Amino acid sequence: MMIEEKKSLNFIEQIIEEDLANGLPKEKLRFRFPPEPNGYLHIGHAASICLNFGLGLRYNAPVNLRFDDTNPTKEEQEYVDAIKHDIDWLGFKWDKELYSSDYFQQLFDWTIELIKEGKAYVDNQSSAEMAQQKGTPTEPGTDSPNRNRSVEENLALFMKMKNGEFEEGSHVLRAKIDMKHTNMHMRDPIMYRILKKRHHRTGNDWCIYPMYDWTHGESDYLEQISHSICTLEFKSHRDLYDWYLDQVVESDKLRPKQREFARRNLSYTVMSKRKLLQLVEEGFVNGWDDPRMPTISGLRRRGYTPASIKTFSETAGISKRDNVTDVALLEHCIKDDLNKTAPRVMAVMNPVKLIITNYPEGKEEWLTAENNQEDENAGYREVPFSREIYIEQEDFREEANKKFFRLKLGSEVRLKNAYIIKAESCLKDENGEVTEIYCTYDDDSLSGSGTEASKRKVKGTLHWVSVKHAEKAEVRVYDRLFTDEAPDGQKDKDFKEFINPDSLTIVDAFVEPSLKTAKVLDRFQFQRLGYFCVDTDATPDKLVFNRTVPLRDSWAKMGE
RNA sequence: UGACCCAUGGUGUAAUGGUAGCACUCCGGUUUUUGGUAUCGUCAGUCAAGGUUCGAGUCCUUGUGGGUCAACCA
Repeated sequence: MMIEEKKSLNFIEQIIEEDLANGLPKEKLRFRFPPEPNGYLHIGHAASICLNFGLGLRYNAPVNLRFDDTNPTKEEQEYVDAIKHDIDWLGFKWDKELYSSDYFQQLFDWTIELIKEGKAYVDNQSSAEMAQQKGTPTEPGTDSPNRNRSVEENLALFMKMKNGEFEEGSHVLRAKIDMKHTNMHMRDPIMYRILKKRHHRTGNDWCIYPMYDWTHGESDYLEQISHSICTLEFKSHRDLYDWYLDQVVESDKLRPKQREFARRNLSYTVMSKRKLLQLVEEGFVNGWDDPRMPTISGLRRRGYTPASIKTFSETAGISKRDNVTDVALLEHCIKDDLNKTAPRVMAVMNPVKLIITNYPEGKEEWLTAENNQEDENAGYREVPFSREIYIEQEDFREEANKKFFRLKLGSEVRLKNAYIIKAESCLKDENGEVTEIYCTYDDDSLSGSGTEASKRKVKGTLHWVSVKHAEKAEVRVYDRLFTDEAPDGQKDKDFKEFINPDSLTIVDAFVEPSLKTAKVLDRFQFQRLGYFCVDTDATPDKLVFNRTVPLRDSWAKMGE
């Protein structure tokens, strides 16, 4: 029997369903993702991307990619390119690539009308004076002495602003709304400021640039976006969004609707562009795509898949309350994906040499190994075996209780894909560290050979790499970037105080030779260790792996 | 001494006046040539007090707690 489980709608979808039920034609549904090209996208943006593009898919509606580029002092083409790459990598297709700067002329024309209607005025006070008059959230503001200039004077001054006749910062254009409004954003907000900066798209065409509020809603309107979805910190901008829309909306056109949801926070990291930029600029990480960063590019380099990020966003859901999502959920999503898709290989990170004394010297065998038992199409590969192999130091103990079912003196263990061996003795250095382990093997116990010996139940199975055939590789092991769950949640402490000094450990490892041909961003499971991917620093001569995420380790959890 | 938003297990989310469910985490069992995976199970929740109602996580009131808002940023 099929159990039809209907997925519950999130509150945004509910709003849309309601609008549809109230007569909004389905064909009018249209969404947008509006990044400012002043930084890299992070996992929080992924929530918005997955939401907006997910709605597009769900309702078969177009989704525009619109760069909100009204501030030429911060925005750059580099960021535009990176953002496009990230969205594309996630697998989403935008309908049109657009820029708020495409609308500068229309915005200007509308502004002239507003001035003529007496709804906007030029103010030439200092920013300090204006801030003073603005009041506080608990106290009303007072009117600017320039609030009642004549239309003619405003028009003339605004044209001078536009023509570059005034210095930066000397004049602004303000909407004339209400200096006593309880919403600070309604206290005669600035519509235009003078910025004598070259814009990455419009060059030197303009020296006045519109502010976010006066741009965003009108851009939505011009694109006929039905639902303009943003994060909660814009909630109080909604009054202004609507006020501006009131000035331009024509009754036969769709009026966009702004709705807000809570930003997605992740435990043990920070999610503001400002703070991420700080980590980059102050050298706490090696760039926006450092694998420890919660950026899309960092996660990509770390080995995360688009599917895992989308599953994460979907599973975490959306709502309107503050949240700190456990990074364990993100890690679960990537492990779940990679478990099904990543080829298994063997690598030894902390090697100790093991010699099989009864295995003929000089002999080598190429043994068949299953690439992925979770994927029957993954096939098989050959791995070389010989008399001397590396195993992990922590897989051997001279003596141990019966909970330790790895290798110990006098007992047996299976070498993955190979033979059953028994530890006979070991050699130690002056510090008591084991330097060599001597074993014997059962030559009738080869994995998959079907012999009685091969079917023997042996509790432990170890991964290994043949010494003679081992490839060296640099492995970068990452831990969380911060030691606190919510590093920017502390009132009187800077988030940088919680930076984990051990977030990166570099290990020289030995890997099986099949990895020699691995390409950048190829993902693998190093058996019993975790998921790893080839870092962008790798070259044909030097293998470099990033540890994406370790495997669940219930042995370590026992704490013995 | 303002306005607005929010409050469900440790975490993230469902339940649209009618059995508080799902996922992650944690813990335990089974299986296993990865101490992985899979699988079974345990623990654990409606901020508080009133009110409306046959019935309230849901509606109302009042508290309490958290958040947002005063860039020529978005």
